[in-house]
Amino acid sequence: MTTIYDVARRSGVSPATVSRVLSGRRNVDPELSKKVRAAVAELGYRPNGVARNLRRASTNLWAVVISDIENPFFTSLVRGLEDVAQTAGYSVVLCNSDEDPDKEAAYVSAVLTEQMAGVVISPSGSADGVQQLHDAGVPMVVIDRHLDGIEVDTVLVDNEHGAAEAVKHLLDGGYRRIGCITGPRRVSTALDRLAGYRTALRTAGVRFDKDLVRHADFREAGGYSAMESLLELAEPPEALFVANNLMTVGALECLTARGLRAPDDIAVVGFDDIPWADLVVPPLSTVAQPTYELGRTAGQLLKDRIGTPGRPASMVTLRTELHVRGTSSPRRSQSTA
Amino acid sequence: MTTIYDVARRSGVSPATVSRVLSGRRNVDPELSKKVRAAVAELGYRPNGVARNLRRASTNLWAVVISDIENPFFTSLVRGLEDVAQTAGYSVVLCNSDEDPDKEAAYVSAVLTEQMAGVVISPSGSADGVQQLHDAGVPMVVIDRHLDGIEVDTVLVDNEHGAAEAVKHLLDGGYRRIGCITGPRRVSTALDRLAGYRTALRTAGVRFDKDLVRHADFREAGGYSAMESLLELAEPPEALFVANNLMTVGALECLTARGLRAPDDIAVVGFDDIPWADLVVPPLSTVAQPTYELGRTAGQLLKDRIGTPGRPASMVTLRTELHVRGTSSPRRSQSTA
DNA sequence: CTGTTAGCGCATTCAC
DNA sequence: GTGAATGCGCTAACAG
Repeated sequence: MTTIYDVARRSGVSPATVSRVLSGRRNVDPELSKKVRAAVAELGYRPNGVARNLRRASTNLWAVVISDIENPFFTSLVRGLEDVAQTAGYSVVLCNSDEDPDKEAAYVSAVLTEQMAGVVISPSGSADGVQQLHDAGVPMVVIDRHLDGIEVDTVLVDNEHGAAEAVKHLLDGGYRRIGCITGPRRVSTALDRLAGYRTALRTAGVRFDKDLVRHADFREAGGYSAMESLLELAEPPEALFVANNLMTVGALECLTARGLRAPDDIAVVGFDDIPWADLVVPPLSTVAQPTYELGRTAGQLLKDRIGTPGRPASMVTLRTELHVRGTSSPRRSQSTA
Repeated sequence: MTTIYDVARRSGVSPATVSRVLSGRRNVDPELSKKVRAAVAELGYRPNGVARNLRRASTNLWAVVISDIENPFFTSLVRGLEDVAQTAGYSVVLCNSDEDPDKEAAYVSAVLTEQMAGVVISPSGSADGVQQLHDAGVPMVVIDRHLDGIEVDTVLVDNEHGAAEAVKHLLDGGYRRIGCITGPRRVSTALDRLAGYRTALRTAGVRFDKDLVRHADFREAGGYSAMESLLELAEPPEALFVANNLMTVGALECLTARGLRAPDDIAVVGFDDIPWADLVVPPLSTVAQPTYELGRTAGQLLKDRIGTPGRPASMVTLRTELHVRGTSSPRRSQSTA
């Protein structure tokens, strides 16, 4: 391996000068600089990043800890983050926690031992990992879910408002008996979206009926069985609000399997888009989140946090957007209330 | 920061012994080992991975260089890779090349300077990056596309066969005038799938008509405009084979926009599944690739390559699977040939 | 089985 | 504006 010493010898300067030329952080005689660059080219020298990392006591890696890259929500988010990272000279390390606290802890540990420069994390339930990173002073942005009691930069969407808007839309369509499939109780987004559901009902003067609510696991299978369970009710719901994309798909698949269709048999609105929601027939109504933008914003915040460690934590809330498509068409039997 | 020396002092042994205890690579007196572990716990010591990397002259990072994580094909592949990496103690660095040789080169450079332990790459056209990594002796697996003339582990699917099967299926359905939207000429998968299309036509004794072929960019917009262009023909095709998932979506969207439907107006089979292809109505016929498995296999090969650098390069070909769904139903006007 | 020693490659003092 | 010297924290020789 050719080192900075080889370059120094070849160009007749000291290693320190080579370092200065290459980092460009200090004035160097243009004459020497030219010689150094020539030597670098001749030798095909490439700085050793690992040595630099050790010396500088930090790397140019960002970790993104999410539950599953196969969920299009996270995919797009990661894409937004990576674009910022790339521009700022960082690389993104992908960490699938699968909502498993142990896996999350393993990645948090890796962040610490590998001295990564920053973390973007969607915490899986417990706050332990975030707390540990916070205590260690690792620059961090929490995304998608909020953690109370820890001063940390956070990027969210207006979950409660978005959910309420979706449910209001169903109410406006003449539906009264509206079911809700939401996520696990330990995840803030599940709770916030459920809260929005309740808010919309209350505002419309419709009684909340807990028999119409299911907590599932934010996965396809969970949505499927929650749907099954709702259909088994003596009086199944006329409409349904589902709190994330994968569960919506599961619910729709359950309907298809039973020969039922949205919106004729049951109207459906899902939180978070799925790719090509308009190719589904009828097209799926959704509360769209600005997923790419979430990642981009998180990246920006992380960059700022690294640049200015002392500044107070900020909380950014992005707006969702209700996309009314076919699965939530108004009732035909009975006009709007 | 607490170092290995602090632990050594605290437990009354040498730093070397601490290192041995922690790496577990060497026998150490259980008594001392216990003392060391106690000291580690008391001090909250955490090894410095960067220093270890410098000393060992290698990291535990794998780079995965793909064109776009937002394409579900790559998403799933990355997921498979990450699962293997995680198990083997590696972390995956995500590198979106966007089919841009400059971006790819930048990531290749990062792999080299950061001394990453291995690379999984889907080369974007040119072989320069792969050649450079190969020359530098970086363990590597090429995925999805083949590069001739470089001895390198490769994981592919049977592109030509899969495409031929799809087109044969259309021919069996009574379609004769079959169009093809494939990818850029510099990408092997585009060529191989086009070759499969021609093979199937030849086998069935149907004349190849180059006016029915379009080369697009493997993206949604490309599929859309290629579809437009095919529809402008004096005699548009009765059926269509599209060589990747995003272009298939684009083509379908073009059809929808013009009030046309598959398979009534034009039958469609796409290469590579899209998520929830069965929620599209009618459900989309596809040549499904084992995407997760591709990533898993690549990970396995990379692990083996790192373990046994000398062994000859292997080429693994996985099978595709034709999923016949609604968009490719047989012609109604005219029976099977 | 354990301790001493050296050095991975670089960036940063500190003198000049 | 430049060079010499030092040490980041660890592990691998080597000697005992």
